[in-house]
Amino acid sequence: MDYILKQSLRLFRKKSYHNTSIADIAEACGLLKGSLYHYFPSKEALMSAVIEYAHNYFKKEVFSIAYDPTLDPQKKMELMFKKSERALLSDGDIMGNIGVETARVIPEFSDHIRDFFTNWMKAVKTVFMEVANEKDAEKLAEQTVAEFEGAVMMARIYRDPKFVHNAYDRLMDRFAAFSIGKKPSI
Amino acid sequence: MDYILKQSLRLFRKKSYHNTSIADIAEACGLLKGSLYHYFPSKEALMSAVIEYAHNYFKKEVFSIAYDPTLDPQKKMELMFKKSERALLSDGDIMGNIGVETARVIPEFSDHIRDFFTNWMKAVKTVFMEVANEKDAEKLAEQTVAEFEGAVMMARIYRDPKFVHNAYDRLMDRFAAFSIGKKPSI
DNA sequence: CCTCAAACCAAACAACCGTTTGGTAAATTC
DNA sequence: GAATTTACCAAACGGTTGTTTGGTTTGAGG
Repeated sequence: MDYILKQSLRLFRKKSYHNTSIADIAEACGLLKGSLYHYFPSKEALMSAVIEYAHNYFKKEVFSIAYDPTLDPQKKMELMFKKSERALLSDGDIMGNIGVETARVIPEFSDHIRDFFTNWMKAVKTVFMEVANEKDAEKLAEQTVAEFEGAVMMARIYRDPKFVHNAYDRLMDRFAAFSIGKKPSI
Repeated sequence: MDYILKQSLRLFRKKSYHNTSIADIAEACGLLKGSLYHYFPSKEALMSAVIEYAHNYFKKEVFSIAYDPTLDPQKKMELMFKKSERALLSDGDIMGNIGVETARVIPEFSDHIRDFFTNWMKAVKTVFMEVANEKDAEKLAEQTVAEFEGAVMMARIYRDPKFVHNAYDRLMDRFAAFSIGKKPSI
């Protein structure tokens, strides 16, 4: 069950939703495709479970960093985006990729994925609020997540992680500037 | 022929590549699906033609603005991204969407799409070089395009164009700051 | 008017898709 | 140790996919 989710996640990330067949997933699990229906009633239900699985991973391993009282804000940003970088670059970004792929086709996915991004931006906003007012923090969180996701997309298209590395450097610089109180014009 | 490309572009943007069938496209053109093979030898060839079609549109209508000697740099940025915003928000962003969807599946698409983004960044870099040195201009162009594409993605997932509007405001502010010579820390 | 190529239709093609069925083997429960 | 549930297989299902075939309509040129 957990193994099926893990293999599905890997394949969906690499090959997108419509390009990953039930047979592909079953093969990766050492099963026949019919056997998967013992665990999940449909491909859509499996995908939903995979999205939730990935969402929970980020909640536990990434977003939680923002609410850790033992870390200073700079360290929080560093850890959050270092972890995100590793997770999103290795095989692909399910949330972003499946999000755009199925946006107008399977709306129930979009709801989960929107939740994911809302939680992500909320976490980043929380950290920014340690060095900025709420209004600025909200804008900065939106910018940071959008810029990071755009960089992940470019990295996938160019097959070059430098886009994400550069985005990471920029957002850390921006945060440092805000921490010192220089308050540059974004 | 041109009509087929236009309809294909519309459908591919809205429903992605794997979720748009030859029958869908044929129906949108008032044809039967077999008739499409009179114009294109395969679905992949059609998609390639559509990508080239969209690329040419951007070359003529957007990227060219960067090289217009009658415009000041601020106006160039404004026109380029206003036009991009309109094009990418209306029905979807083929380059970005098909780029991530088929990156590891149909590599020949990626080549065209990489070309598109390279030309886009080159155009933006050209404008930035009117107010910054080459090294900075290149970095800023990469950031601007990545941030804009990320915002388009968020707008699609949230079905809310505000993400792109905000990204537009930010990138215009950043450019204005560089024009004056304030040179904020990104 | 005839010719001939381009434009298009109607029907079929094999391959694949997600899903269902009916059964067997293994594990768990009582 | 029998009963019952869980795990899985093997095979088929109807539907859709991209593509092919062979024929018909259309329209312009000689």
